[in-house]
Amino acid sequence: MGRPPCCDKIGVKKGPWTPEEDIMLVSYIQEHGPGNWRAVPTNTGLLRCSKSCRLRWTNYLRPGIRRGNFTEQEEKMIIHLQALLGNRWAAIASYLPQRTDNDIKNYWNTHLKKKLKRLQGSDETSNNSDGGSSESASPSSSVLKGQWEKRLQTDVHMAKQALNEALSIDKSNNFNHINNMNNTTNNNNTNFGVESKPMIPIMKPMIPIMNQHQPIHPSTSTPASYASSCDNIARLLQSWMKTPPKKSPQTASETTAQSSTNNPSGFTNSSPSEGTVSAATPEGGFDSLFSSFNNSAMATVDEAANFSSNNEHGFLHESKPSNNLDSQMPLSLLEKWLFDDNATGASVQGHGMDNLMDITTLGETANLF
DNA sequence: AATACTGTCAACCGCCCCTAA
DNA sequence: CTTAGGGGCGGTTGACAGTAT
Repeated sequence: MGRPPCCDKIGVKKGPWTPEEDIMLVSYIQEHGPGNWRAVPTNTGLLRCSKSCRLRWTNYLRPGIRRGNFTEQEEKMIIHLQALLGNRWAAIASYLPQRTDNDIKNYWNTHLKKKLKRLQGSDETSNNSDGGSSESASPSSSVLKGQWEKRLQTDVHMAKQALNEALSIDKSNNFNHINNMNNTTNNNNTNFGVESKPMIPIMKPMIPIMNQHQPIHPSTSTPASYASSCDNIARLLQSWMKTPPKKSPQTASETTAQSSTNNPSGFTNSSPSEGTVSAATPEGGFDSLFSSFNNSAMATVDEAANFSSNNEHGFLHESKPSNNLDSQMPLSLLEKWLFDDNATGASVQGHGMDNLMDITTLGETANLF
C-alpha cells in the first residue's frame, strides 16, 4: 500500500528551474515566508511539486547560501563531522550554516571521498600494511572509528550532564544560566526567529545547539532574509541579463567571484535549456520584472543591513569575500575540538569534558562561525 | 575535429519521522 | 491510540561541461 504521491504526477514540471519560476517562488516566500510547501504550487501557480519548491528554496534560493570553493577549514570540518556523524548531511550542514546539505553531500561524494581514499591509500603503502583493501579494515579508519566512538560517548555524557543540569533542583541557577545563554544568543542572532530554548543537547548531540547558530532556517527566515534573497535574485538577474544565457567556461576566479557575491548559480545552471527563456521573454517584461524585483529588494536592504549590524556573524553580508571567511571565522571551541584529533581522546575521561561542556554554551561565544 | 570518458551538481525519488485530527 | 499527511533527509540519477584520446 504505497503512499499517494505528494503531488499529482500529471502536469507537474520537472527538471531545471527557470529564472521566472525562481522569481515566482522567491516573491511568494518573501510575502508568506517559507513553510506550508503544499500550498506553494497552488498559490504561486508554479507547476512544481511542493517538495521541489522546498528543495529549490532550501538548496538554492535561500539567502545566505555560499556555493563552491570549499575552504580547507570547511573541508576539515566536513571530514571530521562525517567521521563523527556519518552521512547525516543535514546535521553536518547545521555546522556549516552557509552550506546546504546537498552541497556538502555532493562535495563529499565527489571530492572528499576520493581525497580520503587517496590519503588512505598512501597511508597504507607508506605503512606497508597488509592487503586489507576495504575501508573499514584500514588502520586509519579504525582510528576514526575509535574517535567516533569516543565522541559518541562524550555526546552521551554531555547529554546526561546537561539533562541533569536542566532538571536539577537548583533551578534558579540553571534559569539564570540558561537565560544568560539565551540572552547572549538572542543578542547575537537577533531576528533569526529561533526560539529561546534551554540548550539541552539531547541525543542528536550538537544539533539543537547549533540550530541557534543557523542563521536562516527555512522556517525561521526573516523579512531581512527575504530581502537578502531578493538581492541575490536581483543581482543574479542583472548578471543574467548582462551575460547571455550561454554558459561560458568558468574560471577559478570567476567561481570565486560568484561565490563571493553569494550568487546562486541557478541561472547559469539552467541556462542551456533556459537559453530560450530570454528569447521567449519579452525584454521589457523581464526588465520590469527585474526592476520591480530589484526595487523590492533594495527597499529592504537597509533592513537587512541593520539586521546584519546586529549580527556579528554577518551571515547576511551577501558580498562577503569568500577568502575572508577564514579571517571571519576565528577558531571556535567547536572548531578546536573538531580539528584537534588528540583533544578528544584525552578529554573524554578527564578535564577535557569541561571543554566539551563549554561547547554546550557556545551561545556565549558570539564568534562561532 | 570527433568521440569517449570523467567529474560535477541540481534535482528527483522514496523512505522515515513528526504531528494533528 | 491510530492514522493520514506534510516535511525532512539521504541516496541516486541524469544532464551538462570539461578533459583525454
